[in-house]
Amino acid sequence: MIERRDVYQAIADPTRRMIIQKLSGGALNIGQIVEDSGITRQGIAKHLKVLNECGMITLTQKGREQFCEARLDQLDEVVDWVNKSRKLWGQRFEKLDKFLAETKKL
Amino acid sequence: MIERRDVYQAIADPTRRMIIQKLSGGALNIGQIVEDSGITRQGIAKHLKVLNECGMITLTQKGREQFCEARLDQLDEVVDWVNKSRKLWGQRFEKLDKFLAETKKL
DNA sequence: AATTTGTACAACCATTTGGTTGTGCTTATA
DNA sequence: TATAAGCACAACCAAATGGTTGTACAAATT
Repeated sequence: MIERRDVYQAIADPTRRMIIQKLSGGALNIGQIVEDSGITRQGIAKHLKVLNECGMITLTQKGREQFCEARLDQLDEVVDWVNKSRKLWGQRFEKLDKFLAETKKL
Repeated sequence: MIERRDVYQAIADPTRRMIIQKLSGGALNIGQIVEDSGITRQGIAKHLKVLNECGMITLTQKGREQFCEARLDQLDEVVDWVNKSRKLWGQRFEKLDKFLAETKKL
């Protein structure tokens, strides 16, 4: 199993989606992300590490605090993939017809 | 770790995305999905099990063959979530301003 | 009836995941 | 200068992940 670090992996986990949602309002430090999250700071830190490796967040040191900012443009890739998949949706009917015609022959 | 079975999990794996792409052209049996996939039938079967549990595919027995059909409408949830996240994008600037104003004070 | 095709099920494996606790370091604040 | 706040790093854990091989069975085909 290769450690996959992409946008799909980033949004696969509900906690990470929650983090992204929180950050969509603007930059936050780790403490603010932990707030009401229900999990420990270290747990959050691990998710932030993953999100960072996925290129979903940018980290900025400011004194003793570290601010996280979401790179929401990365989500475009997901939407693009979904649209690409659904684009073929139109073609499926002719293929289905073809398939039914073939099975009818047997 | 709870076994999460949702659309996000479904599209998290590249092999599963490949399967969905293949199925977006219409229903296929397992053998056709295995073709040129580079992994074993059993490996594919495991992914199909996951996709089924995620509600991403429908399985139909036809004689000794089993046909898979993608439920592409499930992908709407992902797009909805992404749009919801990006919608807040507009609000981030005022929050960022506020944040910068606060840090300037210190 | 024998063979091939399509599939299912189980066991096994290394790695990843998603958390936890514990320790210690640095930077503000009283 | 204490003390508190914010964070990093490491070790540990059970469970999930993403594969593999091996076996067996049902349905077509010859």
